[in-house]
This record gives sequence, structure tokens and C-alpha cells, in this order.
Amino acid sequence: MTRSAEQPRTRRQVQAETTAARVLAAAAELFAGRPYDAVSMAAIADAAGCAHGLPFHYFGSKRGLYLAAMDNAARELADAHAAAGAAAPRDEVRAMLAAHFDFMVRRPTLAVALLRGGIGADPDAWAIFDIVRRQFLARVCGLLQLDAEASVLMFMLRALSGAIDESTLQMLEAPHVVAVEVLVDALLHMLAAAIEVAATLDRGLAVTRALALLEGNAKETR
Amino acid sequence: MTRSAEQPRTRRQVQAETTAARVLAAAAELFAGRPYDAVSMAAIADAAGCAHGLPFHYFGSKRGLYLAAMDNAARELADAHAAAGAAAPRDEVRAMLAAHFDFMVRRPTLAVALLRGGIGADPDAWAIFDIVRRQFLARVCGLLQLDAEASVLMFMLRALSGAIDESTLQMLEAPHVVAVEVLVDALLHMLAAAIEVAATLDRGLAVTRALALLEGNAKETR
Amino acid sequence: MTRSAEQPRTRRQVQAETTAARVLAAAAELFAGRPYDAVSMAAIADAAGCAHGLPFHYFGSKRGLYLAAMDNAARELADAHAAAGAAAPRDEVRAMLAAHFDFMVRRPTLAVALLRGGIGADPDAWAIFDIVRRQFLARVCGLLQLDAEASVLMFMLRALSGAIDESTLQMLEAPHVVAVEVLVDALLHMLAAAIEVAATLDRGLAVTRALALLEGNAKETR
Amino acid sequence: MTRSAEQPRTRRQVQAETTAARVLAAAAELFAGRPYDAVSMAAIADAAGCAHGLPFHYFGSKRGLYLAAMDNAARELADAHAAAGAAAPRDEVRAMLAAHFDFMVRRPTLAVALLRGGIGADPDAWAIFDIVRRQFLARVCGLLQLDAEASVLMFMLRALSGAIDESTLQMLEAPHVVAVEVLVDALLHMLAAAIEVAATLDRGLAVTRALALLEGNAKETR
DNA sequence: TATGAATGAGGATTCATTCAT
DNA sequence: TATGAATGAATCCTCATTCAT
Repeated sequence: MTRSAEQPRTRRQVQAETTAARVLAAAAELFAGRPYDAVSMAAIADAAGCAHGLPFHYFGSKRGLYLAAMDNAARELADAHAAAGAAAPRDEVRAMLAAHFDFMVRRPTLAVALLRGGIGADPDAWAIFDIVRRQFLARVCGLLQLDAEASVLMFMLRALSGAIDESTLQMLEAPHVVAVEVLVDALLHMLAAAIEVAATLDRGLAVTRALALLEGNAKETR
Repeated sequence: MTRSAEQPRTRRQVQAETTAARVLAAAAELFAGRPYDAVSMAAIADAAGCAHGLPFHYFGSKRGLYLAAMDNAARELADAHAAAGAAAPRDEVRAMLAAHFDFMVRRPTLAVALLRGGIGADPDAWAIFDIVRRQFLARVCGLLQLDAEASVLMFMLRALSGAIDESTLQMLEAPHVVAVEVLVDALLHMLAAAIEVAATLDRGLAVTRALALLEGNAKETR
Repeated sequence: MTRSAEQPRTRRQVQAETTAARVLAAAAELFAGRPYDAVSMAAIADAAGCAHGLPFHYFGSKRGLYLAAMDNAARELADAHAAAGAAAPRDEVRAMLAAHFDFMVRRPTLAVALLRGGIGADPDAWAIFDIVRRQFLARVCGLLQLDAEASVLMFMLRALSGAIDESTLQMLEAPHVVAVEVLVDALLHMLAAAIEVAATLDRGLAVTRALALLEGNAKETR
Repeated sequence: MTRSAEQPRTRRQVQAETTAARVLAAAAELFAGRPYDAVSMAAIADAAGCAHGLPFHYFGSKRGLYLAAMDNAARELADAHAAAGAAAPRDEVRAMLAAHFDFMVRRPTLAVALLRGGIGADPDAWAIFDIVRRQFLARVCGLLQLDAEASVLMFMLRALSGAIDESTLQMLEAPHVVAVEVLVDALLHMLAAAIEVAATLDRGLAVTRALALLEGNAKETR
């Protein structure tokens, strides 16, 4: 009954996965456009070109589908972050930010869906996106040799995340006010400022190395 | 809804206003707790202790009531901002931020309602809160003698607004990580950084005076 | 808002009660005809000539309406039992049985609804009817000066209840095999047999007086 | 469903029968627990550990499966009755009753399923159980040399069946109020009473021999 | 024989809204 | 001004059933 085999997927299974993916995509599309309750399962099924019952077959409930869609979007974003890399820490952080905005601009649908999940709707959806944000910040801390457990520092970094999100929204609204590379540089400065501030609030925080790395004129000691 | 009446209110009018206010308060309370569609008019009427039909009598529709509640909340926040004042520009900006967080912490219900309206729900609700944010930023620009029409500057300032909102959310979640006065100082530094960044992106921007005023060591020239 | 007043019902209230009663009657009618799940709320609303939402307004849920209908039916049956009376205990028991069958034959709809609730559906529905049965048996015990707490006796009396219910069903199916008065006499004999049997099983049970009363040749000592 | 096969069953046939039997057992189990509509085919398939489509393959429809399960249960009960035997008629009736209660107590699941089918659900299900009851009564009539066509007698005997069913229910609820053998004796007395009553209502009925046989002090004349 | 993907009708329930009183 | 009875559209979800594999 179960066939935990590895690859030899039958045609039907492949077909099924394709269908599920189509439903998921339709859901992401629609949930991005309007708030949770304004999207009906019937609309999703119609958009996916399947019977009204199918989404339930695959995702159990509307909420399940919503969460799956969010999860999917979050994973894609996380993948985009993960793909960014560079030789120097400063360049890697820059690459991560660039990848972030690239993704958001190129997938405005997912972007809005994720950002909308931000405060509204249910905590679970928020948690899904929040994990990605935390991973992002944790990696930045790692690159800059900062203590990712310091609460004041994290407070400031999450505040900066708010700035990043707001910037994303603005870019989606009016794409040509500021170019992506320029915005990335700007946020790098804001990041430095956030770190400096955190250091003044929490005297035990070691930030000089991080700031040097951010300036780009520090020897690697990773 | 409007109360432009002058003096001689009949008792019924007073009574009516009281009732309407009760409905509005109940609505604000409930809309803060869960998203728009999860709040029923029946629940609002119950909370307000009136018949199900009454909210319609006063506010026409659910949407009307929602917008009225948002409007009310936004006005209260704007009033809190307006009440902040000080001799020096730097101190006034500081006072404004302090008043902002004070309000948010003291009225978490309204705070969340406003913030939730952020991306979700409908554009009208977003617009209501956005106006308050713009007014806030415009006043800051005025105090610091910055050009409130410069698009790059505004982009950065709005990004900073994102940081402020995110900070608010964090304070409501865990109130004791950072004290309000300390947070205000931190955001003042972020503000300076945002302005500096804007200046590097837009060479025509005059920011030296603003930065001096922010440092506190500039002669008033308002 | 609440008007706990006694009688001065407004016309609207009377109208509302009438409507609710119409819904209840329609529900009883339909629930008698087929099992719970085979009756749709839409069908009930249609039968009652009201909007689909109204039954929910009054009874909250399908289950609520079902239970209310059962409760109503049970109360009517209990009233029918209560109305029966006579000078001698034997005649009163006879009158109760006669009233029981009279009611069932005259209201076959309610009868089947109650009997159907018997084993099927949910325990709550069963409990509703069971209470009436217990009251019936308790009164019989009172009349015959039997101990209504004796478990073996009650076991036998409830078994007799099964015989009564089965007889009811048979009468509804084929009304003319046995006349009501004749059936009542027959069951009186069965009752005597049940009591005698209980006495042989539980030596502590005092039944001679009860049997004498049932024979009709005992001096009243109530 | 039918297994009229003779000898050489292939392995696949055996396998198929096993699977069908597993489905049937799962169905009986679930239908006993809750009413017809509350049991889904999916639940049955899951319980049987097979695909959702398989029950349809074997039983055509939900109703078909339900009826097959009832049929199966009824046949098992009939078999239990059939297995009871004794030298004297009185003892054989006693053995039949004992076998009945034994079966019911040992297979409460089937018992409730059968009893539930009683009034509720559909007439077909009722008919299935009713046939067993009629067979039971017919055999009793045969043993006691009673006329199984006499309508009044049958009326009373079916009423007694109601008492038996009710007793079964009580035993399942509270097993230790009355022991099975004791209950059997009690019902034998009730049976005698029912026969006597039938004789008073239908003067043409010959019951003296039956009553003598029931007493146990009559010469066999089968 | 057996699977499980896919269908689509049907049903309970909610809720904004209206309106007679 | 205030009530709450009544409406009916909309929505989520369940489930028997089919069928390609």
C-alpha cells in the first residue's frame, strides 16, 4: 500500500505531484492578491483547473493549503538566500541582500504573500516567514562574527528587518526610485548603524571586528 | 459619526453619541484581536451591548464601521504625536518617538489593529495609517529642515518607519528587552544613518544642517 | 435589552414564537420520516416555509433543532401520561397505558420519531425519551407501592417497556390486529408476570400488595 | 460475497476472499459504533487497510456493503440460535435464549449493530434482523406446538421480542444486575404469560399443551 | 485484484444586511 | 433611536463514486 521506494515513481504519482503543485501555485497566486478570508477554495480550484474537492484531498483544509503555500514560498526565499555567496563576508552579506531583493522583485506574488502573512492572519503563517528571517540574520551574524544570542543586538537586527521589508514593499510599489544595488549599499550602512547602536546599549557586545568586516578592510579570521 | 454640533445637544443626541462611541470602541477592540473577516457584526453588537441592527444604523456597513474604527485609532495616534513638543528639534523628534512608543505600549489593542491594517486587509485601511506615518515623517523633515519632497530621502525614511513598526511589535511581544528611552536613542541614530545614506545616493540633498540638528549641536535657524 | 416581563408580549414576539414553533413542527415531521442524517436543514426550512438560516437563528444547529424536537415530543407524551387518572391504582395504570397507546396512534409521527431515537443516533436523544419511560415506570411503582429503587425489578420493568414499544410499532404497522383496550389488558398481565418474576429473583422484594392491587381486589392503602 | 465455489480455489481467489472478509469485518465494526451516515467508506477502507476503491469493487456501493455486513451479523446470530439444542422442548427454548444472550454479550459490537438497525436506518436492514427474529419465534412455536400463523399470538410473541431486545441492551449497559441464566428463566415466565394472554384474546388458540411443555411436565409428542 | 487520484454534488453553518415595529 | 426577526448568498468541507493504471 505504501511504496516508500526511492525514484521509480509511476506516471500516476508524477501526475499527482504535478497536480498538487498546480493547486499550490494557484493558492500562492490568489493568497498574494487578497487576504486569507477573501480567497475561496472554489476560486483556487477554478484557478488550478480542478474539482473543488481536490485541494482538500491534498491539503486537508483551507488553512492547510494556505500554510503549505506559505511554506513553499518561504522555502523558495530561503533557497535564494542560500544560493548567495562571496569571498569576503562583506560581499556575502551584500550578495544575500541582493538575492533577497532580486527574489522579491522577480516573484512579487510570493513576496506580497509572505509580507502579508507578516502581522495579519494567523501566527503559524507568521512563524513560517519569521524562521527565514531569523536564518538570514543568524547567517549575517555568523559572517560578521557577531553573537547571535545577544538579545539587544537581535532586537536591533530585527528592527532592521522591518526596514528591509518596508523597502521591499516600496520597491514593488514604485520600482524605479532606487536601484537594487544602491539600496543594498544603503541597507549595509543601516546595518552598521544598527550594530553600533547595539554596542552602545550592551557594553559587553564585541562589535569592532564586525564593523571592520563590514567596512571590508579586515583580515579574514573566520 | 460626525459631531460638529455646537452646544445645545438634546439628551437623545447625547445618548446616541454615547451608544455610537460604545459600538466604535467594541469594534476597535475586536478588530485588533483578529482579522477583518474573523470579526462578525454580531460579535461587535454583543460586545457593545446593543441590537445587531444598530451598528448598521450608525455606520452603514461593516466596512464603514471598520474604517471608522481605524480612523479613530489613527486619530488618537496622531494626537499623541501632536502632543509631543520640545525646545530643540532633536528633543522634539525624540519626544515624538517616545510618545509613539508610549502610545503603542499603552494601547496595544489599537497598536496591533493599526499595524495589522498594514499590509493585509484593504488599501483604505492601510491609507488611514499611512497618512499618520507620512505626517510623522513630514514633521520630522520640517524639524530637521529636510526636503520632504525628495524621493530618495523619503524612501529611506519610510524604510525607517518599517524599523519603527517592527520595534513596536517586538516591544509588545517582549516588553523588557529594551527600555523605551533607550530604543528612542537607538532609532535616532538609525535616523541619522538613513539621512546620511540618502545624501550619498542623492547628491543634491542638503543634509548637513539636519545632521547637525540631530547631533544637538547646531544653532536653531528655523 | 432583555424584557423579562411576564405576559405583555409584543406582537413581534408572538410572531417569532409562532415561527419557531412552525420550524419545530416541520423538524419533528421530517425527523420522524427518516434518520437524522437523511434530513437536511434545507428541507426543514423549506417545509417550514422560511429561509435556510432561520432554524439556526432559533436552534443554533441541526443537532440543537433535533434535540428540541425530541424534547418537545417527549414532553407531549409525558403530558399525555400525566393526564391519565383513575380511582383505583389498577385502573390508573390501565389508563396510563391506554393514554400511551392513544397518543402513539394519534401522533404516529411523533411516536416513530421518539422510538427511532431509541437506539440510533445520539445518546442525548435517547436520554430524552428514556426520562419519560422512567417517569412512567416510577409512577407505576408508586401506584402499586413497589420499590422503584430495586434494580432487578427495574430491569424487568424496563424489559416490559421494550415490549410496550414493540407493541406500539406493531400497532402503527397493522392497526387492527389487536384493539387498544385489549392490548392494555394483555400488558397488564405481562406486568404482573414481570413483577412476579422479579420477586423470585430478588427475595427481599415486597410484591404481594402490588399484585393484589393489580388484580383489583385489594383495599386502597395509599 | 457469495462463496459457492467448490474445491480448487486459486491463491488469488483465496486472497480475494480474505480481503473481502477483512472489509466486511471492518464495516461491521464501524457500523456498530455509529449510525450509517456517520460511517464513511474511507474510514472503512482505512480500517480494512485497503484502497478506498476496493470496497466498491467487492460490494458495489456503501449500501451494499452495509447490507452485507448486517446480513453477515444476522447469519452469525442465526447460527448461534441454530446451535442450541436439548432433549425437552422447554430446555431447548431455554438453550436458545441462553445462546442468544451469550452471543450478544460476547459480540456486543454485532449486537448493537443489529439492534441499531432496528427502527432506524432503512427498512431493508430492519428486514434482515427481523427474519432472524421470526425464525426464532417460529422455532419456539414449533417446539411448543403453537400455531405460528395466529396473528394475535404472534403479536404477543413479537412484543416479547421487544422485551428480549431491551434486556439485551440493559445487559450490555450494566452486565451484572442479572445473570444470564436467571434472565433466561425470567423470560420463560414472561413467555408463558404472553401465551396465556394470547389465549384469552383469541379463544380459538390451543395453548394448554404449550403451557404444559413450558412447565416441563408434559410428555413429548413431537 | 488492487490502487488512489479525481470528481462534483450536497450539506451545515455563518453572516452581512434589511426592515417592520 | 433602537430592536431583533428574517433573509439568502456564500463558504468550507465531506463523501460516495468512478476510472485510468
